[in-house]
Amino acid sequence: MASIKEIAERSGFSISTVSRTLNNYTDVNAKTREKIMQIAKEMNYYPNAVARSLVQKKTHTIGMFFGNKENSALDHPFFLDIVSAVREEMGNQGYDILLFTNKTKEHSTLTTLCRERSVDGVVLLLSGEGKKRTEQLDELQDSNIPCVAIDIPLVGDRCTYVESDNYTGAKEAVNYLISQGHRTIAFIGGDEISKQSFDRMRGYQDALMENKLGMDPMLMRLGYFSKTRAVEEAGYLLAHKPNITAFFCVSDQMANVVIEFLNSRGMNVPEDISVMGFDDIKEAVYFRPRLTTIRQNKYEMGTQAARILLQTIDDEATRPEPVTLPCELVIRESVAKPRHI
Amino acid sequence: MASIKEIAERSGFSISTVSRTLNNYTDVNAKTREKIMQIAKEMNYYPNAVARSLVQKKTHTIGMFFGNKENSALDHPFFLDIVSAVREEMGNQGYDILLFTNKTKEHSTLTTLCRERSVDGVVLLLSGEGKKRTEQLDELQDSNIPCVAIDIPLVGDRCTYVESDNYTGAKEAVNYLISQGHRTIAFIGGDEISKQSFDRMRGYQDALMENKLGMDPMLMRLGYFSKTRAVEEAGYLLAHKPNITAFFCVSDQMANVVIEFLNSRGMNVPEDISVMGFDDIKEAVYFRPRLTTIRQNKYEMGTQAARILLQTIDDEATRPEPVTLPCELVIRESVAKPRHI
DNA sequence: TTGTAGGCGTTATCAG
DNA sequence: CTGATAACGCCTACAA
Repeated sequence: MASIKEIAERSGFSISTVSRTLNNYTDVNAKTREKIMQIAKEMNYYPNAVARSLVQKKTHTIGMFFGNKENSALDHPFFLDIVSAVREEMGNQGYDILLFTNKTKEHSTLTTLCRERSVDGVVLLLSGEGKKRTEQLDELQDSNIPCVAIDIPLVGDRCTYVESDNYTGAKEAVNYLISQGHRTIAFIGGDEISKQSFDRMRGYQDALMENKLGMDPMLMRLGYFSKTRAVEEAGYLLAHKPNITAFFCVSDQMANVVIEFLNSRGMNVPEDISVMGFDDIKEAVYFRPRLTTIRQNKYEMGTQAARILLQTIDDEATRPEPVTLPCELVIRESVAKPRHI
Repeated sequence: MASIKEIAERSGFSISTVSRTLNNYTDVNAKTREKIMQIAKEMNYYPNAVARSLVQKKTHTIGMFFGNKENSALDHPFFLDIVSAVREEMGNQGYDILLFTNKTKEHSTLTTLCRERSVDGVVLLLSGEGKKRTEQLDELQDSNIPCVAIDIPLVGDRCTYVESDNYTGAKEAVNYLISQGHRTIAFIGGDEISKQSFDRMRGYQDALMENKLGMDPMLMRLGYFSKTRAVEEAGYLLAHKPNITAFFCVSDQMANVVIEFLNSRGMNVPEDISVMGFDDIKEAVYFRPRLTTIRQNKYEMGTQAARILLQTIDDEATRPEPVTLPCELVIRESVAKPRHI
């Protein structure tokens, strides 16, 4: 409750002198400072961030968007590390994080939401559905709001993104399968809109081509990062291509249900058939068999995103550049040499 | 950039009329309204939440505390559902969530942080270390800031908490073990400061007493919800009480490492020895063997916490009451009848 | 070194 | 129905 004004009255000094003191300006008499500080402490003063933000046009807050409801990024294990990293980095630099959750304003645009709340910057953690709001993303990209997206290729004067090297990662996965002797490798991809889905598919295709294995469209299906879809597609693939020896699923969660599905069909992984995932989420170690997969460096993605955002906020001039982080092959138990070798 | 003032100038009406219009007051001439709305749209007007908050003393923001660094609640699977639920509930009621992460102000007290940011209420998600800041918790509890804590017994005029019925849950766990024929049941508890640790320990003890099995202090150790500690204690227990047939660990994470530890000692779970957990975190289904445990209804805890907080914010009068939610026994594979039966 | 005055964008009170 | 005018709490020239 104690305001700068009350301290001024109590101390006998003016509001501005009190303000200067509290903000550690140097041009304040030592004794004056002492007295004011003393009184401030007595009155248990704390600055009102809202008032300060209003005049300074700086909130020391960065906004964060997740998908809404069903598809909340918060519920996806992949985003956890990212949030954690962003939080750490932002915290160190004196920022708090505002989670945009107000459903009352669902008709509002991302940009408007940011402006209303006057956040200093924003990080986008949108999954599936969220990425479809392309007009909104365009608007944000063209606004001057500092922004870093995860896995969404936004590019603007103050806007960029962080991603994994999905292409190389996928390629590595397939190369590994090939190195183990697999020749008929099924692909359960993501969707047709997200860049990461596209890149992983290209990686799969190019690996096959470079190994002169040819590319059979009948081996490729889209799973939309959905567990039920993934199972359906696995069934479809198996029905049409019974000689498949390995599945490359573009997410660990899909890989997991595919393994369960195969088991239910009486096939053992990896003895009868191999399965590879992508992401390396925490649970992957617990899957049975433990999942061989491609690790995305999630924490690093978050750290980078935060740093770039901070940099963009601090410096009007520099235009942020996209960052692509390397993936890593994690060999565990779900891939083995195919039977006939 | 467009402010209410600019709209006033452009439209020829006064600031107050514009404000009333924008806020859907009824006492505005239809034509006036139309014109103003038109211009507002043209100028792409959006209200400045900061300015509004300043005058209304209401930010439509609720604060959220997590532990700091190493012990961040964000990193603990248990809290995820809670956050998710709080987010859902708060969003529906028009609130955004502010994650307190600013490390620059680590010397500040919880209460001060809330006041500075003028959050309308706060939910506490503190783990281990965080709970030790008792003076701060007392201060918050005695402040008039609407507050709901998870698993921390705060009680004040505008402050309360939500927890699971840990006592009954633990009792149920032990009763189940007993029903399976176990007589020498080791206990790996939490810490000596948290209520939930205490309650679970009491549940364990009472279940033994009520079954007239007696209570051997040598069977009880504290694991502090730490993986390494849990393993150490399991080793200690086994060394001193080789006839143990079951371990009851008060968290799934501890149960998991205990299982791994037992395996490394050449003991199979549950054939040679049984293990029970507590929490039912997502990963528990993936443990091998799949973990038998006590489920906390995490999502419901979050929902309740949010509702109570909202209620407390809206109504100065009602004093919030603590809520204790029932647990649920989840039988999977990690418990079997002991060998000698 | 200190004080005065204006303003940040809104809401709210009170005349007219 | 509309318009001054005064807050909200703080910062920041500019003056003194």
